[in-house]
Amino acid sequence: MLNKNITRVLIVEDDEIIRESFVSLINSSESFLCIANYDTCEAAIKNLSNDTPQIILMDIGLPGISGIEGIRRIKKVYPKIDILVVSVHDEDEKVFDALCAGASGYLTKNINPEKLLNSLVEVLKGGAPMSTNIAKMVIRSFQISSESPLTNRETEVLQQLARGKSYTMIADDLHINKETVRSHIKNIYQKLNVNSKAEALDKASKDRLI
Amino acid sequence: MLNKNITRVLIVEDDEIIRESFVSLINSSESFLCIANYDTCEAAIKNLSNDTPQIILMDIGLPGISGIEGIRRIKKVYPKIDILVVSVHDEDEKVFDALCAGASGYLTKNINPEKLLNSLVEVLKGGAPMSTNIAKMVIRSFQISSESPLTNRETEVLQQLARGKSYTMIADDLHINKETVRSHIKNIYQKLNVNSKAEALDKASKDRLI
DNA sequence: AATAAATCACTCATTTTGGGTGAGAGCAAA
DNA sequence: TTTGCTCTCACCCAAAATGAGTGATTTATT
Repeated sequence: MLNKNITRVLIVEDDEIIRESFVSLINSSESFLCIANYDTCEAAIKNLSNDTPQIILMDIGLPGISGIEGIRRIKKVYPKIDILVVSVHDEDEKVFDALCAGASGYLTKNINPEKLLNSLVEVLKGGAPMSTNIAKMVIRSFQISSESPLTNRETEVLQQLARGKSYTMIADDLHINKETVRSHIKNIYQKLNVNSKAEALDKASKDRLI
Repeated sequence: MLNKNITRVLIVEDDEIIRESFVSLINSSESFLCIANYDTCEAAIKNLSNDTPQIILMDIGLPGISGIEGIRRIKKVYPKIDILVVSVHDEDEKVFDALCAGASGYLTKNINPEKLLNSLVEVLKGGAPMSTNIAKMVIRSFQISSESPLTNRETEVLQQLARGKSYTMIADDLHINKETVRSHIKNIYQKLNVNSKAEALDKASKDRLI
């Protein structure tokens, strides 16, 4: 049967113009079928068991429950559905929240039609399509800021702290004395202008120091 | 002048066949010039101040100092050089180590010539090219394993622990009693078969539980 | 010579941690 | 309905960890 080779796509997008254009684009391809489209997550979730999509194109800035929360809820019940974010938002927080919530990819809305279709294909192949700027953000998230005020040793110590190690364990790992670890941590706290482990790690993750 | 628009590319790759094929490929493009190629990081680093490449194609499995360590050392002295990994290795550890060390992208060697050149262009545009499988690994690294033995609440508690919070702070954040936090943590330790924060976080990061 | 980085020492009060043992309430599946 | 899971809270206890203070020495690098 022909239908067996058609991938069922669902669209959640509150802007009608954009939504319609996505529907047309999806249906213009022989490989994909837009089986439904909604302007809220609530509506989408309600009909999910009937719609049975394989891929969902999801907007982030939605009325009612957000796209992020929508991803979380959908993945909880239907972990196999691939959710591809298509959003104008490219702020760190939104992007990483969406990925943590279970998105299979993240595209920004300036994407051209051909690339969007390619991304759907890539998702089917188990890939993780990302727009250029998103890929950059994601890769950068692994790297320490070049403007870190911390020395190499201090960074090492802070990384170990982040792994829940005690001063003693850190000392053993780095083959230095516990007092030295204490000294480094005191300097770290001073440089970051904090006075506890939790504050230091908070600042460190925000400023990509570790 | 014509040279102003040509991007200087350096290759570090120990396999002569592959290295030569990369050189040919790069030089077949009008936009790129392979200004040098080496079979070790040591040799590359030694001549880096003369070669002044804008992009380095870097292998991972090299004799002498590894590609990972090479990236670290080069980025330390020349943070502006983009280093694009081209490797047969696609194990989690290698990939994430390379990204953490400062790689601007990561391609696996089965990549076709056209895509490799495209990736170079993408790097120049400030992007972060990744092979499909690598992108998948990277995105997955943000997501919690579906086979986590922990409950939602336990996961929350463990995430807070990872941020260096004390039981008291966690209790405040989750609006529960400190004793409840202790109880959750005891259960977490039992489920993960550990008996300290450090061990729990170690296992959690290895098994993607947080 | 001066500065930064990394190393180590000792005191002190307060918190934190991990182990043990136990228990009640809500909920869902069997 | 009973069993099991989840989340919640309580109290005891000893050992360990933490943060603040106040130092010092050594090794590079500029």
